[in-house]
This record gives sequence, structure tokens and C-alpha cells, in this order.
Amino acid sequence: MPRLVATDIATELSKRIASGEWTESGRIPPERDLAEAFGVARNTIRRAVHLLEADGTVVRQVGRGTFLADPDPNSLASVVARMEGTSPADMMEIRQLLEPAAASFAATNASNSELNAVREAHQTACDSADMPTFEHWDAEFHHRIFACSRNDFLKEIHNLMRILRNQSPWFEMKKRSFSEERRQTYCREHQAIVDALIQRDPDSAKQAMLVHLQTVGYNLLGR
Amino acid sequence: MPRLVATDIATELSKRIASGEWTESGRIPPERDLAEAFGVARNTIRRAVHLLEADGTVVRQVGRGTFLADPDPNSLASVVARMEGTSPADMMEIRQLLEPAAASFAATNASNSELNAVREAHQTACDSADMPTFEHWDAEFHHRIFACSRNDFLKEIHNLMRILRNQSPWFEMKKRSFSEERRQTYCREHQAIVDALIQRDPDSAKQAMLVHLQTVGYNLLGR
DNA sequence: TATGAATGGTTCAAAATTGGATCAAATAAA
DNA sequence: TTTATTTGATCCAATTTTGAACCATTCATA
Repeated sequence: MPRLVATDIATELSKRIASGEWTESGRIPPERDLAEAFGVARNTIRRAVHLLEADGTVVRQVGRGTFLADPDPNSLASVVARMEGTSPADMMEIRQLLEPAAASFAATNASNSELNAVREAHQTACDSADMPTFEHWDAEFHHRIFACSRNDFLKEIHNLMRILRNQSPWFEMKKRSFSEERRQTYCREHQAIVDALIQRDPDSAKQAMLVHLQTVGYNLLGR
Repeated sequence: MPRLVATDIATELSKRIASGEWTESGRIPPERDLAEAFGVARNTIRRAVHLLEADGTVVRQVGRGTFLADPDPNSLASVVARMEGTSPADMMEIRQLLEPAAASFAATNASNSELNAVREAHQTACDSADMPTFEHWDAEFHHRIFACSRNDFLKEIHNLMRILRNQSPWFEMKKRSFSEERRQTYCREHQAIVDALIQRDPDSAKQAMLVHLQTVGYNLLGR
């Protein structure tokens, strides 16, 4: 047994943690159990665990236990958690990437009845009397275009973006910055998209959607 | 009895619910019964069920019981769940949309050291002796390009896609269909991407990435 | 309609679990 | 020998679990 049993135990624990021994529960055994398992006094375990704590490998909580500090950054949960901090600019950039593509796909793949549903959402939005109603049908318009893109994954990414936007405080900002003039602009731009879709022209649909999203981006981000 | 009994019971209950144990009645047993079944105090069961309630997994009603909640199709959880069923073709279509854009962004936004990291991953992949090593560095190559696209949301979408691919059985298929010839093709195509990035040419980078992903798509989907 | 059983909601105190801290004695290393 | 490490023990503080009692609501049944 070399010198400093504690450091040896610390590296052993590190190895086990790295090998995923306790990733499932996210928690390592109580010090008293570890002491028994390693056949060593509890104080020694405490010293070893203290090293891991100093590393940032592990976090201790009185009365609860010792926990792995960084939950697997490659788990679905952490990815989604990080997505919740997405900035408006980053989100807009991706929207401008995906939605024109969705419009293009829709022009090619949508059934006539699906296109009618898109036009219907557009029409209802234009005819709506108050802002909340407009915003609902505006969102529905975009949603229905994704719905007929015939790519389920793309559709779900859009759902994801919608949820993230609705969760974010900066979405409220957008609502407040709304005006009747902007509403009319959006209606005109939506009309252009609908026209391109009905003409089954993917490139025009893509272009019209991009133009619209640039307007939305400008209104939202001021650039 | 293990530690943190309440959370353990919560995950156990989650598993049973997911496996459809109580879907026909839509109702889980009374707390007092669960307490007896798990050999634990009722308060502990209450804590566990409270976690499920917070998840939205379950709804409680005084005097009636605890019921399975109608899954909200617009919750993050259900969106992610639906994403897990993404087809290879749909996934590939989106990759061919996003990764060329990421490469384009990278050509514009990356620092020189980030580009070096990309080149390094490419080099290591080319030099790797066995297939698992190659695949690791291949993945790292793509990841690092997203990392310097300077759009965090895009980066996380890529992480999401990576996780979904790794979870899916059809990903194994791809691994089996690998050959030395393909590996060399990928190396050449990666080289073209690296060259375009270092020349800071967004359009070439985008184009080179698209070409590469068309190869990957062809190998994966056979069309 | 009235009653009682079943069920979740609430509260409380005692016991158990777990990390935090300290100290003196034993042991190993220099 | 001197110094540092480990041990073994004890007590403290935070948290969880337990066990019990009582309340409020729902629902079936007398």
C-alpha cells in the first residue's frame, strides 16, 4: 500500500465514476458504506471524497449524500435544458434556415386539402379582429406549413422551437412590439407564401418564407 | 431499503406507467396500497407520487384517486418522445439542411484555433487504425464544425440528432455497412470541407459538406 | 337523502440516514 | 526522532423516512 491511501482511493473513485458506475442514480454510496467497502476508516474516505469535491467531480449535501457534479452533458435532458437558454438571435437564424426549407418541401409534398388548411389559417389570421386571435392563427399558419412538409422530424423541431419561444420571456417582448401596421405586413407576406404554395413552386415558397422571416427577425431583433 | 427511497419509487412507478401497467384503468393504486406494496410509509409514497405529479405524469383527485394524465402533445417530453421515432430518411434530410449551413457559418465565424481543432479531428480520423476510432473522430469532426458555427441552438440540435441516431437501431446498420473504401471516401470529402473552412469560403464549405452528406445518405439509405 | 367507506391532503414528532467537524491514539514515512 | 497519515470515536446539523392522527372530498349504498 503506497503512501496516501486517501489519494489512491480518490483516483479509484474517479475511475469508477468515469466508467459510469453511478451515473444511473447520479449518486455515490454514503461515506460510511464506502469506508466499509474499501476496508478503511471513514475519515480517510472523507479525505478522498474531499479531493473529488475539490476537482468538481462530486458535490456533497448534508443529510442527502454525495452526488456526481456534472450530469451527463450528452443526455437528452441536458441538451433540452441547454436549449431553453437559446437566444432570440440564434433561434431566428435557425428559423430562417428551416422554415424556408419547410415551405419548399410543402410546395412539393402537400396535398390540396393540406394547402387549403394553410390558406384557411392565413385567411382567418387576416380576418381576425384582435391581436391574440391573429397571433394564434399566425402560429397555426406556420405550423400547418410544417405539417405538410412531410418530414416528421422537421415538424417536431418546429414544435420544439415553438415551445422554447413560448417559454422564453423575450417572446412577450415580441407581443408587446406588435402593431396594426406590422399585422398587415405579415398578412401580405403570408399571402405571397400561400400563392407560391398553391402554384406548387418550391423556390418561390422558400424565397417568400425567407422574406417573411427576415421581416419577423427585423421586428424582433431590430436588425 | 436503498437511500432516497422516494425518488427510487418515483422512477420505478414511472417505469411501470410507461410499460402500460395501469393504462387500462387509467388509474394507479391508492397511496395506502402502494405504501404496503413497496413496504414503505405512506408519506414516502406521497412524496414519490408528488414527483410524478410535478412531471405531469399523473393527476391526483381528492376522494377519487391518482390518475394517469393525458399526455400533452405540446410538452417538451412528448415532442422528444416523438423525435425518437424519427426515420433515417427524415433525419438525413434535416442533416443535409443544417450541416452545410453550419459549415458555412463556421467558415465565417470560427477562430483559427477552432479550425485547427476541426482539422485535427479530421487528421486523427484519417490516421486511425481501426473502425471504432475512426467513427469516434468522424463524429468529433462534425461536432467541432457545429461548435464553431457560433450558434448555440444549432449546436444543440446537432447534439440532439447525434443522441437520436445513437439510440436508434438503424444506426447499427450503418456501422455494419462500413468499409475501408468508404472510409477513404469520407476522408477525401472531409479534406475538402477543411480546405474550404481554412480558405474562409462559406459557399465552398457549405457545398463540400452537402456533397459529403449526400455520400453518407447514399451509403445509409441506398439512394 | 343520509351514511359510511375509500381516498387524497395536511400536520407533527420521533427515528434513521448522511455529511461536517474535532480530537486523541496508533502507524507509517522521512 | 520527527512528521504526516490513518484510525477510531464522538457529537453536530441537515435531510429523509416513518408512523400516526385528523381533515376534506367523492361515491356507492342503505
